[in-house]
Parts: sequence; structure tokens; C-alpha cells
Amino acid sequence: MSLRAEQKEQTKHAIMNAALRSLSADRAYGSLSLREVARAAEIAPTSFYRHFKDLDDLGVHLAKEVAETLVALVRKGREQMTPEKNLVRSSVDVFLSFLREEPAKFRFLMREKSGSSLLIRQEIKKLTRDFISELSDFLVFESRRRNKGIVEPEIVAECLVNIVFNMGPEFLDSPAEKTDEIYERLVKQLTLVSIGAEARAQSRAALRQ
Amino acid sequence: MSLRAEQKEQTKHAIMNAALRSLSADRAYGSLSLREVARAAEIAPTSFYRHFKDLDDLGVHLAKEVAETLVALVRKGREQMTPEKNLVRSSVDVFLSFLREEPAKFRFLMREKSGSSLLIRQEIKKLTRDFISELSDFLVFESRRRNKGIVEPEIVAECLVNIVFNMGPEFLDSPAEKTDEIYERLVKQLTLVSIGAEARAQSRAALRQ
DNA sequence: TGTACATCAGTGAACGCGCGTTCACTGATGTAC
DNA sequence: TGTACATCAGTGAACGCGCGTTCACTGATGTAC
Repeated sequence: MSLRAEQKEQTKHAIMNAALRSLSADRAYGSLSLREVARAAEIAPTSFYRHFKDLDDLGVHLAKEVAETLVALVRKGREQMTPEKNLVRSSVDVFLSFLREEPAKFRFLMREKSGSSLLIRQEIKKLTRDFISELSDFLVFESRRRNKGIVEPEIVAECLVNIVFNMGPEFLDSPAEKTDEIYERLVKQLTLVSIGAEARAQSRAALRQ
Repeated sequence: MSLRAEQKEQTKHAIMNAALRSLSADRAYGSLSLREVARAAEIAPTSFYRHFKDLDDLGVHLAKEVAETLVALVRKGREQMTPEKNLVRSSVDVFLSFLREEPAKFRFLMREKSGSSLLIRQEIKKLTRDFISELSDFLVFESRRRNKGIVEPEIVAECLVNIVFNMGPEFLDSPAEKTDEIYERLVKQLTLVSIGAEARAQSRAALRQ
């Protein structure tokens, strides 16, 4: 890549990071202004247009970056998985490390899931679908390894992802002393679904015999 | 109530309804302007201040109105419940009628749950807690009536509410021919949790014997 | 019931401000020979 | 390697616009006697 292209890429990422930084606890993406982002990225407002069509376009790129982070997260989760570890707890741990490392990305994801921009919402829907389908594959893989069956893994995966994502903001907003309680609540809810899935698989297997 | 007070109340509701109307599919509450709401309510921008401190204040009042609607919803659900009806399906039906009748209120609820205003978010958190606790009471009541146990009903209720609320936007955004598929997916997920809850209660009961 | 005064919901003009976007320009980087 | 030209990331000035908020005012409604 040429020097010029490298510098351009740098500025582009400076803009994206500036936008993420601006999305602190009390700001929705839709309330950011182009000038505000430019100021945070330390460029002239007009320079913004050299990299993105408008704020919507930037938002879509941010969503794609979040998607990449999530893909890496699942990979990390799979690697850290060992036969003796509790499936639910270790998955929650991986998710929590994501929350701690990239709170802004997670907030962006949750807020803009139902935010003002149609394009961003579509991108996030796509990313969520991909994440659910990854988890679904993983569930099938794990249930085989443990010689258990699983019925409709996509439904189970969607359920689990919903629960985990929904608890996320509560984690970020709560003081440190309450996170343990939320952690246990999250584990309990996921276990509930996991018990339900197992019970279903067993009754299905019993019928087959 | 005096004539003047009645007229004032009318205008106040005109403003609230105007705000809800403006929250169409692609608008976040945070992106509404005071002048825009005033225009929709057919009053002068300055008249807004006779009823609300600012847009945040209006948002909190909207959240309280949504809370009232939800309370009425639960009451309606309890009334429509008959011994022979499937618990999950009839609850979903009640929820869907709310979605169809008050789409704007539901969208407001989901969007501002993680929206830009702290005060509105707190109000919605409170309202959600109340709703979950209502459902939890109902679960206890129903499980007693059916001579079954239930373990940690609040956890189960929170789980169910998460799942139902999360599927809501998908309902509203999908074309009519896809709603049946989403309906079945929703029922399956809720059933999963309900099976999990039952399995847990049974194993708990077995241990006690 | 009538009168004189108080209240207050609703108003229109005006303010200063930050916004998104356009435009023509600069000057460093890249390219062709 | 040196030269002449092309590219294009970044810029500063300027535009018109809608915004939130203030203010002094109006006139219908309410109240006291």
C-alpha cells in the first residue's frame, strides 16, 4: 500500500474511533453530528467526506467492525473451551471480557439495533444472525462431542444470544459490587434454557426408541 | 375539573400523542425536536413549555403512559386466561394485540430502553421490572392452580419477557406473510424456557422426596 | 347577578448557535518519461 | 536520476436552515365581593 493510502486509512480509523469514543453512556449514534465527530477526530468537518458519504455510512462501517470483533470473540470462545469446563459459564466469561474490552462497541450494537438509521439496523440484524448461526453450529458440535442430541439448535441459540445481549447493558451500567449478582442471574437464565433444550432432546430421543 | 384545566389536559395529551405519532419506524426519540413535536401537536413552540420542562420530561411522561398500558395488558391477559388454554400461546396472543394496537408505544419502549436520555431509561427500567414482577406473580399463581411447582419465578419471568420483547420489533418490521413464522418461533422459544422451568421444578421436587 | 381584578394557557418576534454541505484551493505524494 | 504533470487528502470560508429558549403580550377563564 502506498504512503498516501496508508495515511488515508489511518485517518479513516481515527474517524471511526472518534465516533465510538463519542458514544459514551448517554449518547445515541443518531444524536452525533458530523462536525462533532470531525472535532473528536481532529480533522476539518469537510475532510469527513473524503472517507464516508455521511454519518449513516460511517455507522454501517462501525457495525461491520463490530461484526469482525464478534467473529473473533466466537473463535476465542471455541479455543478456550475445554471438556471439563462448564459450557454456560465459560461462554459468559468470554462475553464479559468482550464487554470490558469494547464497551463502546457493545453499546453501539445494542442502541442502534433499534436506532434511527435503517441501514445501520439492517447491518446489525445481519451481524446478529451470523453470530446466532455461529453459536448454533457450536451447540451442535458440543452436543455431539458430549453424545447428546439437540433439537432446533437455531432456536436455542437465538434464545441464548437474546438473554446474554440483554443483560449486557445492565453489566455496563451497574457498579462493580453488583456485577456478581448479575453474573449469577445471567448464568441461571442461560441454564434454564439449556435445561429446557436438554429435556426436549431427551423426550425426543425417548419417543424414537 | 375546571374548563381551563380540562383544556390544558387536552393540549397535554395532544402533545404526547403528537410525539408518539412522530416516532414512526425510522425516528428515535432523541432525534425529535421540540419545534417538530409542537408542529405535529398544532401549537406554538413556546406553548410546549406550559406542559413540559423539556423533551426529556415529555419522554418520562410517555414512559409512564406506556407503563399504564402494560399494566392494563397484564390485567387483560389474566382475564382471558382459561384453564383449558395453552398458557404460552394465549400470553403471546395478548402481547400481539398490544403490538398491533399500540405499535408506537412499543417502539418507544424498545428504542429508549437504551436511548440517549438517562431519565427515560430509568423510567423504562422501572416499568420493565414491574412488568416482570407482575408476570412472576402470575406464574406462581398458575403453577399452584395446576398443582405444579416453580423455582425462582422471577428468573423465569425475566427470561420470558426478554424473549417476547425482543421479538416485538421483528413483528412490526416484517410483512404480514412472515408473521406466522415469527409467531411459531416465538412460541418455540418460550416453550423452551417453560420446559426448562418445569424440568427444574420436577428435579427439585424429586430431590425433596 | 354583575363588576372588577387575577390567573395563566397560548402566542409571535427575536436571539444566537451549531448544523450539513458547497466550493475553490493547497501542497504533498505518485507517476510517466 | 531529474523533470513535468496528475492525483487527491485535507482545508477554510461561506451559505442557508432549523433549533431551543427568552420575553412581553393577549384574551379567555376563574374568583372575590
